[in-house]
Amino acid sequence: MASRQRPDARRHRDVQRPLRRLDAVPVRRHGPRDETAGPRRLRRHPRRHRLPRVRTDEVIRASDRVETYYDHARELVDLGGAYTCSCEAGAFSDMKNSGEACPHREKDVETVREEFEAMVAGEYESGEMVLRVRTDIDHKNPALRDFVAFRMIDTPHPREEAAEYRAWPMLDFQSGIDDHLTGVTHIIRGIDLQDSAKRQRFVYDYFGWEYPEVVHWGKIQIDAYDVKMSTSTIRSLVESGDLDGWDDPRAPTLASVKRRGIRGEAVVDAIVELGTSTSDVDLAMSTVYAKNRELVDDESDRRFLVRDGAAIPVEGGPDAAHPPLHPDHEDRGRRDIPVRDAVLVELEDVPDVGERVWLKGYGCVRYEDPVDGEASFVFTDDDIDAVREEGVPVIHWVPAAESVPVTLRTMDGDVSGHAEPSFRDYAPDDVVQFERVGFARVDSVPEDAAEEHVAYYTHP
RNA sequence: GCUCGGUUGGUGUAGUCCGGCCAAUCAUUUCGGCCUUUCGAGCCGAUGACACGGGUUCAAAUCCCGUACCGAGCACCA
Repeated sequence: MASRQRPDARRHRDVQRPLRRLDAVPVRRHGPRDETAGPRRLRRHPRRHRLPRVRTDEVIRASDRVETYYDHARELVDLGGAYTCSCEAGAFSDMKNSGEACPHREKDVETVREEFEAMVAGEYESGEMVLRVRTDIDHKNPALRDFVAFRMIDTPHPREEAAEYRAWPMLDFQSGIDDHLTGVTHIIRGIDLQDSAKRQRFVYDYFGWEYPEVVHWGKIQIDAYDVKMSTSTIRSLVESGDLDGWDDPRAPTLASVKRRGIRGEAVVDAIVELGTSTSDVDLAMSTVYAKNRELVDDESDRRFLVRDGAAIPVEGGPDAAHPPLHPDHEDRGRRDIPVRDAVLVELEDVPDVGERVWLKGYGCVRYEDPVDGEASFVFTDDDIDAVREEGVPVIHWVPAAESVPVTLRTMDGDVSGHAEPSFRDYAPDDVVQFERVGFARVDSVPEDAAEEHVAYYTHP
């Protein structure tokens, strides 16, 4: 994943199996945030976030390890690296911002130790006492000055096993300790946590530990969507009915691209290619499409789909056409498309009167408009040189009768059209390439084939 | 306000630490050609970038300073 090799990372090249911990993985948090409610109830990773090649070897819970954090806090206190502080948060912040130490900073270790044990025993209420790491109170970066390691929480932890604890570690302390104890070699985290490493190093220095390699990366934005890639924005559009759901093709979500038939692997490929830049990057959907095309092109059979077609009679030609299911795989067989009396073609494919077009898989026809009658395609029996040498356009078509009504859902809205009769053979989740239109994933197939089928447009 | 990052073609990326082999890599996009009964694929080709201004140097994408713009942190959230 780390395509950018940091100089120090080379040292780890020979490590057999680097242990990586991902901070700020895309775990969505649902429901209102209640700042007073104690450790947030963590949801299981929703299914839609499971991606190929992302494998979790082991899950550890901080709430099972509170005693471990206490032990390290005690050791840190003994090393002179931490002190208990009863400053009101705002007051401390003001002092800190002007580089001033609070009076508690110089307490002796004995007192600190006693007060910390009192924290552990739950003798304080929320807000009354914290344990701070002694960093550098006039460090030029105010973000690093004497940060909080433990604070009191009145609300019991939702897990019964941890419900009795009242003194809880902050993220930087907890994850810093766990990274070392679990042997993490590489930390991959967002740029919002850039200062975490700097804070945690103070703790590591007290303990004499070596800090893991850190790779930071910025936010990823996706082009091609009108809807902002924001959970709250999407949620409100879903709730108001402007989007049909989280998997609406207009929504910039994994659920949406999945429903369109884009493989998770294509998304992973594209994102891995973005690398780990610390600046925000735009993921071009065209890159995702290119990756997906590589995956699906070979196995997607071809069919015709005419969008908003015009019916035009056909005279003088064969009864049916037999184009291959896949141009690169003749062995898969051929389709059988009846012609009957008329075909549907897309409006923009209708030629000028007197001009020829090549109905793909069928043959060349001339568009003729007799003075008193209905304009029609008259079979000309030209051979393929008409296309190769004379520039006759090749277009797709479906029989005017017997074709299958299809709603094609796209990022730009729904399009209705008709697919050739054998489209009935498809089942939900199949991916088809509608020639000259693009790939699509079959979403639903009605009992009665005359009813509307629904397909999701994948990409060109 | 203080602090920390970042800025290479439309998009992403390599190169920046250790200046020269970088008139800048690769992918994608766009355009054109070949092939193909479309699209796609394949093959060939083209367009297109070192944010700006100074400085150091024989030599700067690379080092230094400044500016602009973007992002992030300065919480008893994770």
